[in-house]
Amino acid sequence: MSFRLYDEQRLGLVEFEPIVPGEVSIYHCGLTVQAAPHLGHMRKEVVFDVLRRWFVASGYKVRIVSNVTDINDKIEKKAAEAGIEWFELAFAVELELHQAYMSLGVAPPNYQPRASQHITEQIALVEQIIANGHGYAADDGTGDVYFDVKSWPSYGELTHLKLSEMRDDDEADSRGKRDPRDFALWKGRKDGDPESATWPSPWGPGRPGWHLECSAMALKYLGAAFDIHGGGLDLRFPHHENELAQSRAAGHPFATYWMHNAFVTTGADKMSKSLGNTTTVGDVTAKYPARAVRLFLVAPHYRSLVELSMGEGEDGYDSLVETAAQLKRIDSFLDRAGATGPVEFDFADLPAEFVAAMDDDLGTPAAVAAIFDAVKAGNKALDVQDAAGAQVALRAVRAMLHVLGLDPYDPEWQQTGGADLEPVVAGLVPLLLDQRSAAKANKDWATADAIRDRLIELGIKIEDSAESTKWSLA
RNA sequence: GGUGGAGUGGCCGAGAGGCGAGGCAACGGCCUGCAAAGCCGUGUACAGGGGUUCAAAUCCCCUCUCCACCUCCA
Repeated sequence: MSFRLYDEQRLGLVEFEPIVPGEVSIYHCGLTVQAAPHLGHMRKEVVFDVLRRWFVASGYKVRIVSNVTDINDKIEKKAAEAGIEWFELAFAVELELHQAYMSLGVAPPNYQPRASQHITEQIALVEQIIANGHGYAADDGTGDVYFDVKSWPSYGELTHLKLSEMRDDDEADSRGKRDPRDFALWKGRKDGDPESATWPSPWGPGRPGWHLECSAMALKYLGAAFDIHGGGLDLRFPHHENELAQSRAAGHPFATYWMHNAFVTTGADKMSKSLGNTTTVGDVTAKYPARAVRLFLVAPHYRSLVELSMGEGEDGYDSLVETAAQLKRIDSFLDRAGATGPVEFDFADLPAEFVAAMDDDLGTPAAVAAIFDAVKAGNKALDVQDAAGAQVALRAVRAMLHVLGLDPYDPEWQQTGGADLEPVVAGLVPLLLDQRSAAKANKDWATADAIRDRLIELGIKIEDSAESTKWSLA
């Protein structure tokens, strides 16, 4: 295959060439575990999950590492307010993140390192940067260590910002920095920092800087050079710029490609905790099928904004109502074509348009369109009793759904619990449908319709055809 | 001030010089006892103003509006 992706550094589409043929290594910046993940966070997870699935489908061996940032002032502050330890809050949120993965059919990364457990590596990285002449310990007694931005001429190479043109606020707290834009590699202990979040270092007790954490963990688990570094658009600067600078300054090639996903917006504003316009996964999956939520995040291109539009009605989100309708169209074809149980994925079942779309920088919009094309073709085949044609379409649809993580029969969507009621329902519904058939035979439409209406009310979908009546749980 | 983006039909959302992505909604038709589902058909949209071209939503110029980042942020 030839996969092309938009590289944020080169600002254009480039051919993907892995460092090791047949293998892909990906790092994407994970959550600062201070509060429940919202839909914006999950968009990133879903995007990289789809990327992973596409690479796997294409025959690559994939390794994805995504960190958890658990050393952070906000975490400590919130934990203190709640009367618990910072690590308790961090862990609780980490568990919520995993819950969110599960509910949206996202496979967790292959490894998820925590910043707090990689202090040794981070100190070693700082030492290397200092040894190479690009970092220095502040001489103001704070114990801070900074990256010397001016010593690194290519600083700004990722985001094309020039030091001279960056807004430098005059309040530039000097804090022992040589240049206001120098950023912290290591932070000396401050009053109020918990003992349990303080580590000894050659520069005195303290903690690592945020940017450094990701570099250290990416380098440790993916090696000095790896393929793709990803994250949300808001991390481009300063986080990724700094990561790149410090990693290269330490002597490592670091990532070849940089990918950033765009935001989920509400009312055109970026969803974020600071704006307080956050919608959590739980908020939304309580009202809409989780697969519809996933489709909502998958269908637009990852570099476009997705607007979570609010409806007027009590339903909440127009955009999700619509996505749920789209999914219903796909599912009802699956149903009609007689899909049952999981099916083994075969790349050959994927239509060429789908493959081309995915290879073109993860073109999910065109990929989803290909699904609807196949659904239509399958429905047509069904209408004319072309069983073979319908099966071809069914295989295509399911293969495509599988790649996007949306096949309802794949294990990640198999519900647990409530299973013991299924046989009861499966017995009762036909009983009622028999009565309805009898009424229909007598042209007693009133009774027939009453039974149908009642079943629909209970969430059971009824479809009459010439010879039989099909039902399913809506 | 710098950097990177966006403005598309009733709505969501692609595309990126020439044949109207796809979906939702709406309307008409077929099918059906009626529905549902499905199928067929119906829309001349690309912020505004200039220009280039046989041809522009797509290229060039100008204008307007919006967003993100430059501070913790997916």
